[in-house]
Amino acid sequence: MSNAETADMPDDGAPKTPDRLRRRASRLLSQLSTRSDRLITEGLAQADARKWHYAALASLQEYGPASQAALSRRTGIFSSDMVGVLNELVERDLVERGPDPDDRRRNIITISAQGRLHLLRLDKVLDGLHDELLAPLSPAERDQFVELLNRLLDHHTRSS
Amino acid sequence: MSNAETADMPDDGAPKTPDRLRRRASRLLSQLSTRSDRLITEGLAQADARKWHYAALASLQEYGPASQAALSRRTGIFSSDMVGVLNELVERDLVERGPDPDDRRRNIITISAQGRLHLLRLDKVLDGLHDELLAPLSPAERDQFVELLNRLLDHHTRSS
DNA sequence: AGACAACGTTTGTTGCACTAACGGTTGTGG
DNA sequence: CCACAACCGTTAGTGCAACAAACGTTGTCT
Repeated sequence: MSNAETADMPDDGAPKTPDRLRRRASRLLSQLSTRSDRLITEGLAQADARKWHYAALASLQEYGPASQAALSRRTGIFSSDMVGVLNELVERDLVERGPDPDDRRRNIITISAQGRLHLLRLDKVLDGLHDELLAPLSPAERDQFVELLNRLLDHHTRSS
Repeated sequence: MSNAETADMPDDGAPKTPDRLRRRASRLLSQLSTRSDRLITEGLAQADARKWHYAALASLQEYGPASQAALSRRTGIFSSDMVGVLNELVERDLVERGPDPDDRRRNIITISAQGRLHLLRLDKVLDGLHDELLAPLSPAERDQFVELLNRLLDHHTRSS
C-alpha cells in the first residue's frame, strides 16, 4: 500500500511511463526497434533503397556471387521475399541474375559495378543515420552496445 | 579487388552473416527485437495474456485509475488498440470500466483485486522470460544494456 | 528406377503500428 | 447563448514485415 499513488487526482499532468515498463528490456527493445526501423527506412528511401537491398548487396560484395537460397540464409531474408528484393535490384542494374549452368535449379546472383558503387553510397547514408540513431551514446558506449546486441543475437540464433 | 572472396566456390559451407550487417545497430536491433517479441508473446500466451495487458495493468497499478486516453499516452498503445485490450481485461475481470460522472466523454478504468494479483503473476513470468532473453549477459551488463536502451529511447521520443 | 531434398516462385496469413472518420461531449470566445 | 474547436471512445481500414504452404522443376542417393 506504499508504492501506488492513490491520491484524489486520477489523471494527467505528466503522463509518464510506468517504472515497470522502463525496466523491461523486451519493451525497450521493441519500442526502440520501431523507431530505428522508421528512421532507417525513411533514410534509405531517399536513396531509392530499402534495408534489404543493403543486406543483399553487402552479402554479395563480401562473399561473392551466390544463389538466392544462399543469400537468404546469410541475410535472414526469407526466400519468398528475396524474389521481390532481387527483382528490384535487377531492375536498377545493381545485380545480375543468371542461371547456374552446373545446377539448373539455381540462379547465380552477381553484383554489378553499379551495385558496388551503390553499396558505397548506402554505407555513407547508413553511417549518417546511425549517427543519428546512436546520438546520445559516446563512441565507447556505441561499441559496447553493438557488442551486447551481437552477443544476445548470437545466443538466440544458435538455439533456434 | 582485395577484399572480396572471388574464388571458384560460389556458395555455401558456412553461411555466415556479412560483417557489414553485424556492425549495424539498426539491424541487430530489429533482429533481436523480433526474437524477443516472439519469446515474450509466447511466454505470456501461456498465462493467457499479451504484452499490452501487462502495460495497461502496470500503468493502472502505479498511477491509479485513469481514462483510456491517459492510459494510451502512458503506455504508448494507440487509443484504437486500447479499446480491444480493455475489452479483454474487462472480460477477465482484471479491470473495471465505468463512466466518468464529471466528464461524460470519458471512461474511468480501475484495476481490480484480481487484476493486481494477475499483475504479480505476470511479473514473475516476465522475470523468467527476461532471464532467458538476457541469458548471455552478466547482471552488470544487463543493467547497462537496459540503461543504454533507455537513453536511446528517451532521446528518440523527445524529438518526436 | 524411384524416393527424397533443394531450388525459385506464387500466394496467403498473421500481427503490429498507424490513419481516418464517426457521433457524442466538453470547454472557449465572442 | 451559440458557434466552434478540441477531446473522448470506437470502428474500420491501410501498409508492411515475418512467416507458412504448396507448386513444378531439378538434382542426389541407393
